[in-house]
Amino acid sequence: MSKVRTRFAPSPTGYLHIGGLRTALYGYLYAKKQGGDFVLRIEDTDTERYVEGSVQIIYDTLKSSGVIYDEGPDVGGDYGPYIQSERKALYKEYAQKLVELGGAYYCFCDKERIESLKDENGNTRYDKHCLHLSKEEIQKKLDSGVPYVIRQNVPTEGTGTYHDLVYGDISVDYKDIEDGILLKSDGMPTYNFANVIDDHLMGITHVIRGIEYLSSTPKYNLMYDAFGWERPVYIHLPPIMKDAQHKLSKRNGDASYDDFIKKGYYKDSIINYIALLGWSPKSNVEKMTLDELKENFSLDGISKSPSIFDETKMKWLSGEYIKELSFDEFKNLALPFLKESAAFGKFDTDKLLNLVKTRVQIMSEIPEKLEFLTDFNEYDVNLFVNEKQKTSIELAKEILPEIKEVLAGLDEFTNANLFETLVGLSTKLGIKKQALLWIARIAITGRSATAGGATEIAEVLGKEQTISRIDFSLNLLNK
RNA sequence: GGCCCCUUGGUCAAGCGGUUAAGACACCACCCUUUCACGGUGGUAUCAUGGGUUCGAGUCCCGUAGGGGUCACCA
Repeated sequence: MSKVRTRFAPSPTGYLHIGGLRTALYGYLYAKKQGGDFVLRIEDTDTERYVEGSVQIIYDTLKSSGVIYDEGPDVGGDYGPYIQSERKALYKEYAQKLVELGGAYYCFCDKERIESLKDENGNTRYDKHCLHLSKEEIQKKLDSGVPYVIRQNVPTEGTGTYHDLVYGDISVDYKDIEDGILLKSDGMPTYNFANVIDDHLMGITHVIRGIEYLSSTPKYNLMYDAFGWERPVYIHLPPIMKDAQHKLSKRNGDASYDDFIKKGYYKDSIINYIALLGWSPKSNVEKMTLDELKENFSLDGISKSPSIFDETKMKWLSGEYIKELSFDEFKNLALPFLKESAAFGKFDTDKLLNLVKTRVQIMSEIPEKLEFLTDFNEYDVNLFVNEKQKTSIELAKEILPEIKEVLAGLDEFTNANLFETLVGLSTKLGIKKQALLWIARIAITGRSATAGGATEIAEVLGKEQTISRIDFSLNLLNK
C-alpha cells in the first residue's frame, strides 16, 4: 500500500477558524499515526474573497499549534506549487483533457441566459445547452474570443455511490447534480475542479474535510473515474457548533485559536480540546498532549453528529495543564498577564505568582485574582460572621486588637512564622484557629474569598500594610 | 422546496441485539482544608417520537418531528 498522504486545503479568506484547525489537526494526526505526510495547500482561486495576510495567519496558527505540515508553500516539497493560483496553467490543461474524455464541455452561455433558467425556488439549473455544440461551432467561438467556461458533463441518470469512512455509504442521483463550472471565464478553476486535480497530482490518499462536501463528492468521483484515476478515501467531518443551530464561525465574532492564546489558555489545551470535539479516544483518558493524540488517534472514533463548543471544558483542560507546570514554566507564561495586574511591581513577583498558580485555569484570570491586594476599601462587616467557624462581629472586635498586637511585635513576616504566631494566639485566647484566621483574613482583605489564606496574604502585604489594614478594619467595626 | 446527512444527560460522549446505559466537563452534597482553589468520596441528570422486526431494541427497518448541509463563474 502506498504511503498515506493527507492535506489541509484552506482558502485565504481572512482567518483560520476552530473548525478549520480541527480539520487540519485530524489530517495531521492521521498522517502521522500512519507514518505518512501531511501537506498544506492554499486554495486561492477566488480572487474576490482573498484577504491580505491570511496566508500568513494560516502558517502561523498551524506552526504555533504544532500541526506541522511536511509540504506546503513556505516549506516546499516535491508536489508543488502548493498555491492554486500558481497552478493555473495546469488546470486548463486538465480541463481540456477532460473535455476530450467527454467528462466536460465548453459553455458560451451568457449570464442572461443562465438567469432565464431559474426555477420556482430561484435555483438555476444549467440545461446542457452547449453540450451539443459541434466541434466547428466551438472552434469558431473560441477563435473569435467569445468568453467561455468549462462545465462538467454529469450523466442525466444513474446514481453516484461512494463509501465515506465516517458516514458510510452515500448515494446521490446524478439527475440531482448540476453541470457545474470547472473552469471559470477568468481561467481560474473552481474548487470543484481544482480539489480533484490537486488531490490526485499531489498523491493525496485520504481526503479529510468538512461535511459540506459530503453530497458533492459523487461529482468529484465522476472526474476521478473519467480520468481513470484512483479515488481517494473520504473522511467527512461533522461541524463544530456554537449552539444547536449555528456553526462556530469567526464571522459571528466567535473566538479563534489566536483569541484563546490571547486569553491565556495553555496552548496544548486548545488542541487537546478541539481534538475531542467530534472524536473520542478509546480509553477514558481525555487529557492528551499532541504526541499522545498522535498515538491514540484513529478514524473510527470520529462521530457523525455535530458538537457544540464548550469553552468551560477547555478551560478545565487548560487548568489541568497549568497545574502540572513547574514554577519557572508557570512564571514564564504568566508574567505577561501578571503585568496587567495592578499588584505587579508593588509586591514580590514570585510571591504573587505563588498565590495564583494553583488557582487559575487561564492566565488572563490572574489580575482579577490579585485585585484584593490593591483594592481595599470599605466593606460589609457582616463578612466577619461565619456560622461554620462560629465567628461574629463582636468576636472580631474583641480579638483584632490582640492580632494586631502580636503581629506588630513580629520581626519576621513570613507565612510560617505568621501562622505559628497566630495559631499560638488562638490557643492562648481559647478559640479555634480557623475562627481566628478567618477574622484575620477578612480584616486584611475585606473579601469572602481570596487567593491565599490569612498568613500567606499577610506575608505578601508586608508588616506595614497588614497592620494598617487591621486598623482600617477596626475603625470600620467600631463605626 | 429537491437531494444528502444527523438526533444518548445542560455540554462532550461510550455503546455497535441481552449493560444496574461507561467516562469527562458543569452542577449539588459531604470530607480534607487557613477562606477560595486543589484533592477525595458520593449524587442529580440522557437514549426526539410513533410504528414494526425480534424471545429481547439506544442499537436493525419504516414513518414523523426537529436540526444541519447542499442546490454560485464560493470554497
